[in-house]
Amino acid sequence: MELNDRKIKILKAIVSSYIHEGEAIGSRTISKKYDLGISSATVRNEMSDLEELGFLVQPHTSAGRVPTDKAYRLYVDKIIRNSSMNKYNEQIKKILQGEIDEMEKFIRNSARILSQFTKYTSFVMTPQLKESKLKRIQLVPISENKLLMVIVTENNLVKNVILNMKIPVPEDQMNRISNLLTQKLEGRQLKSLDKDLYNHISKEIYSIRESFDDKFDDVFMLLLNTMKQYEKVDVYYDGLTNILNYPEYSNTEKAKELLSFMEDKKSMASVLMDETGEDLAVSIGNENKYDEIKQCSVVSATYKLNGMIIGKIGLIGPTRMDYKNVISMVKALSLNVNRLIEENYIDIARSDTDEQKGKG
Amino acid sequence: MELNDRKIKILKAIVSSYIHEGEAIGSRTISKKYDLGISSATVRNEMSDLEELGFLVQPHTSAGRVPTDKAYRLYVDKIIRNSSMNKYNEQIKKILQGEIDEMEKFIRNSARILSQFTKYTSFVMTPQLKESKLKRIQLVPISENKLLMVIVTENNLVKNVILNMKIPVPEDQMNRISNLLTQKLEGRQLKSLDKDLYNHISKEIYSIRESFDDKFDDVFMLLLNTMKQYEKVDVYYDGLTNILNYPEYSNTEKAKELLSFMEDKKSMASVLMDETGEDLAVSIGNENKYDEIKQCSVVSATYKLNGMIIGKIGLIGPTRMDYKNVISMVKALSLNVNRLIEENYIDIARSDTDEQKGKG
DNA sequence: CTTAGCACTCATCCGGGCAGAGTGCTAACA
DNA sequence: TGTTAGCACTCTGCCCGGATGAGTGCTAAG
Repeated sequence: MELNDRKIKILKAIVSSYIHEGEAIGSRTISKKYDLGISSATVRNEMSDLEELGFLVQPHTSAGRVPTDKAYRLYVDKIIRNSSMNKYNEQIKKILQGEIDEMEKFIRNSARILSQFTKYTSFVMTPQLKESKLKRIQLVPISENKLLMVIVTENNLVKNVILNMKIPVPEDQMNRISNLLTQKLEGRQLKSLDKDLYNHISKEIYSIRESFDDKFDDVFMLLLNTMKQYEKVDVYYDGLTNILNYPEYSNTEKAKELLSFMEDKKSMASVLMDETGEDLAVSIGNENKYDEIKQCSVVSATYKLNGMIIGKIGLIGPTRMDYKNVISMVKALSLNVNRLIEENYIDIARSDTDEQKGKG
Repeated sequence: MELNDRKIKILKAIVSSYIHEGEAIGSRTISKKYDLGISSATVRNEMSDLEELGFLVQPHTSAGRVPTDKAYRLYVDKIIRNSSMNKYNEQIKKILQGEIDEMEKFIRNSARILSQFTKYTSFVMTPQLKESKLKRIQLVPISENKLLMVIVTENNLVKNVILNMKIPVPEDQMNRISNLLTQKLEGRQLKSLDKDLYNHISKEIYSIRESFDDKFDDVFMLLLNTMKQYEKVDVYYDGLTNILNYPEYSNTEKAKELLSFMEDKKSMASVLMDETGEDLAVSIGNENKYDEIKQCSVVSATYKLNGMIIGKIGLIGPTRMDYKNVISMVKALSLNVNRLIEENYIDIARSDTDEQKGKG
């Protein structure tokens, strides 16, 4: 049995109807509402075929039919191929302006826009620092026994940590240590900062060691500890309660299951990390690896800095989500977010070759 | 009619029962389960009185009775007076060890403990920076056109922001500006950094202006903008889905109402800000100012740094929450959190008078 | 003042019957 | 051979009424 043109048309009608109504749909409704020029009986036969092909299921004998994940997949693949995001592009452009000072806030703001526009739950997986390269380390004095270590990555993402020193570090020494660390570690990925590297570098500077005391070691060790922390990615949500609007989650048990899953950010992060690095990924129902979200679809886009993926942003909702709308929206948003990141977080004059730029 | 001893005993029994069972309780149950040595009929009379006094209500004629907010208030006041937190103190002490490097993470971890122990939803209102005094500003070069401004408060809380400069700032000038800003602004509350102050200081340094160019103005303006941002407090939750375990929220509508309210962090922050500065505050049902949480109770504790309240941490749940347990728990946690903050975030040698300390 | 007894009130549960939506099958039609 | 009308059948959801049971208020006796 082949999936001929008429079958696809009918399937599309069913999916579209189910997405918007949320109720199993029968042959009569299809033949009436969507004028395909065929009677309900014919639709009935086709639907029976579509069921056999695995695109539809019946909740029970006398209910209509409901699309399966396989049907959504077909539907989505068709959409992605020829979806436009023009519809939202201008609006989003306007809204996103301003408030880009702090990367994390900017991204979370973007997530808010997503959830407000779509009425689904949006998420953000925040920058995965460990892949980034280190650009600069600066120690800043705070008080006699405390100093602040500021870690700047090549992408101008910043992290800082307060170090409690057993022995006070004079300010001039602090600068020397900052410079030495920067010099030795610049360009290295954060994840490469491990014990091995420590030993390596320690040896290397052994010769000039007399000019430093053991504080260098202390600071270095603390740096390593800090890096360990940042291996953990974090996930944020907006519009968490939106899912409660959908009848799929009118049952508190179901709602709790999903919400709990999302609250466990490790699982959610692992879902997002598993995806291929596509700019736009759609994962439907059973395609998800965790049971808790096998009745959900996840639409996610990457955001990048210097061509490197540093995080993901997207939406999660019932499998019967409004893919058309959601995909346009996520596309438009991620495009604009990426543009703004490029504009605001990349060094204008980074290499020697484009020195002429940005001097105005 | 007076609230005599027996009435209080009965009321206590009812509250306690209702807290644990979640169901309206009748006179017969009271007289059987809690041996007060009186018959159900007597209890019935007393309960009738208690209803008249406003401590109990009947959901409907033939249901038992349910405590009112007034009853909980009485119950809580009695508990707070003589509650011990020894029960949890040791456990919490152990769990909290380690992971205090970064204040925010530490506090959020503490919230996680709260929600996991109590099965209610915990929250954290993060540091309100604007009341803090500024200690140091340090500019760190990142690239030709970008520099990082690190703002350190007297309490060693750190914020940083990347500044996009139109014109590159040489490194030596950066230090001069840092020092000048630090010198001029040290000891001032962040919230005092406004236009007026800007004008004032600008004039003040007019005389020595020739040694700086207009970059000082730029940096100062950006500092002001940054400060505006940090006036917004933020709220985090853990165990959000815990509330779905309680029959009060088995109705999705109810659940959504509360969850939405909490997701709107502004409202929640305003709830917490409104409270008096008590170390431990309990706000029951109607005592809350927003309708959405008039069926909830909020138990919150402050956390302090140098004697100044910098945030709140606590629990939110249905009015029939297990106050005894919750209050002990929050008390124990906040005590330990405060202790650890003191130990880790206060300068050991801050004033000249205790120079002898912390030199080991 | 306390208690036993009794009538009364509601909410909840359960089973039956009814209506409605939808299907599958069959037979007729183009 | 594909399409359509008609019909019997199935199954869910809803409404209804009776039974059940928990709990109260009132009264009268101890």
